Amino acid sequence: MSIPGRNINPTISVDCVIFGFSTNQLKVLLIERNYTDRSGIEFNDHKLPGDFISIDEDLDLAASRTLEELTGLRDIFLSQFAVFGKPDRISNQVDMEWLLDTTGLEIHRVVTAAYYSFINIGETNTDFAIKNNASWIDVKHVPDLAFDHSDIIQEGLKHLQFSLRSEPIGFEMLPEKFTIRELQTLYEVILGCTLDNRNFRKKILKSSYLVQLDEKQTGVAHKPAYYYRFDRNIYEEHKKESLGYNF
Amino acid sequence: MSIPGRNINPTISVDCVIFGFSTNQLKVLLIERNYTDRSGIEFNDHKLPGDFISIDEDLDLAASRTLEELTGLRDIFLSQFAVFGKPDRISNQVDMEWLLDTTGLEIHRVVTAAYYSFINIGETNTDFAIKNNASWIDVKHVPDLAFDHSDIIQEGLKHLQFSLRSEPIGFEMLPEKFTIRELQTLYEVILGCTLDNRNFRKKILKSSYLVQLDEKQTGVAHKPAYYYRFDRNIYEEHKKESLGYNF
DNA sequence: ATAGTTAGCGTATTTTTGACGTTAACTTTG
DNA sequence: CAAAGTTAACGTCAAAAATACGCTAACTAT
Repeated sequence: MSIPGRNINPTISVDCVIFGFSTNQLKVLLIERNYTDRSGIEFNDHKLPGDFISIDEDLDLAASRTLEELTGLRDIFLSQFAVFGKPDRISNQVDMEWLLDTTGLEIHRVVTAAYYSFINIGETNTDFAIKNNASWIDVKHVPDLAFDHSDIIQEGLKHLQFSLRSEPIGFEMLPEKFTIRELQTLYEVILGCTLDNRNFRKKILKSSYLVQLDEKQTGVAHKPAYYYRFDRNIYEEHKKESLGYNF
Repeated sequence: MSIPGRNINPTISVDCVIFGFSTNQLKVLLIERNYTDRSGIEFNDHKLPGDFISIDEDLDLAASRTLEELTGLRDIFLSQFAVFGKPDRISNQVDMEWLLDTTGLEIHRVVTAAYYSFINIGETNTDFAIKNNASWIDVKHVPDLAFDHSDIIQEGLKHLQFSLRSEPIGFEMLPEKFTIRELQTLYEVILGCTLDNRNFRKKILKSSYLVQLDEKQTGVAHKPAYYYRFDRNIYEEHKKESLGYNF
């Protein structure tokens, strides 16, 4: 996975937890790890997109670089949310052998900076993912992962939940046009609760940055819902205003 | 500062931002750095308590160890809040020489995991601090610090502010017995705003874990206030209850 | 035509917030 | 020793936000 000959710092890595939303499920982007050990036994499992940093490489940039190299995703806004540095993070035999195989180094201990982001799983992103052996997996059914990557996802989810409660980020995970119901389902899936649709609608529509379109759903077996879009400009302006009020 | 002969990982360090409250000021615990360079010039400045981790040392434990070694403070609950890893963190000439001098290594790049905590500046803690060349400095008047430690303090302050809004942690920074006014001043200083004392009282006293004592202030030139104490048991129980309700 | 479904509007009640009035109890000052 | 100054501690009131629901509209499937 590391570019051969790159001058890596084998004690520090970055890992990216990328969340997406499709078919009413919260998904996370994982890449396949295929490895055949010395005795010829094949291992197939998943890991987060991540890599060692280069010597003198900025952590944030390393995260972006790694994500692009492994999944093809570019220009994703990544936020660092935690560091994982337990000495026994790398205790699994397969993990250790895999590190030796891909880096040529005997590595016992890596401190990793974890980043997260949330994007719309559009057709483009799906294509990238398929090309690069990356895939979107339902957070509720994530299989056993390499290293402590399951823990990292769980921590990332907590940060996602917190962000969702404090900022309008749900739109980032939906297509340009979406219905209020889709938005509500996204909130319910991420927060793990059910919400009253009437109250949700009232609250969310108070936000001026939610703009109703002229277009309605078609072909649904019930009253068709209006589509909405998120107006980033209105949001940015509104944000400036409200900042002035807080003390 | 590092124990000579200790097997250190010179790419990863920990730093501790310890907040305290006294004489109506939010303070942070800093240690003196005295250093004479090759040409005999003396430098005296301050830095956060922090150190490189040992090979195979857990980050959390490294933070606790470092804090105790440098300030004498034991059993402090430390929370990791961010990682600082810009490649140019160590760009200052003095910082580089100091690293060379204390570690014997040419170090260009260190990723540091930052931890924070908040404690009551009691007599014991003050003693420790004096013994170990550590001192409590008003956050508003922190001098120029080593490395990017000023940035680390600012980030730590943000996390402190956030914690204060979401959990009852103010009590940790006050003596056993305190008045509502002292608590309010602590909130005001940390949040950087003024609060209406009547509304503050109402809100804070709704918390069942604030227990009024029979004792009053004496010797004050106004109506003496009752002392209160924080009942950790009641808080823990109340926390369990409210956890059940939130979805 | 009717049943089933979700959209989208509204209402009524309780809770929380924020602004502010007032008396009580102490020390300091003239 | 009375008056002035200060903060404590209680209370009021109106506005805003949260919560629990009722109800009709508009579509498809049967």
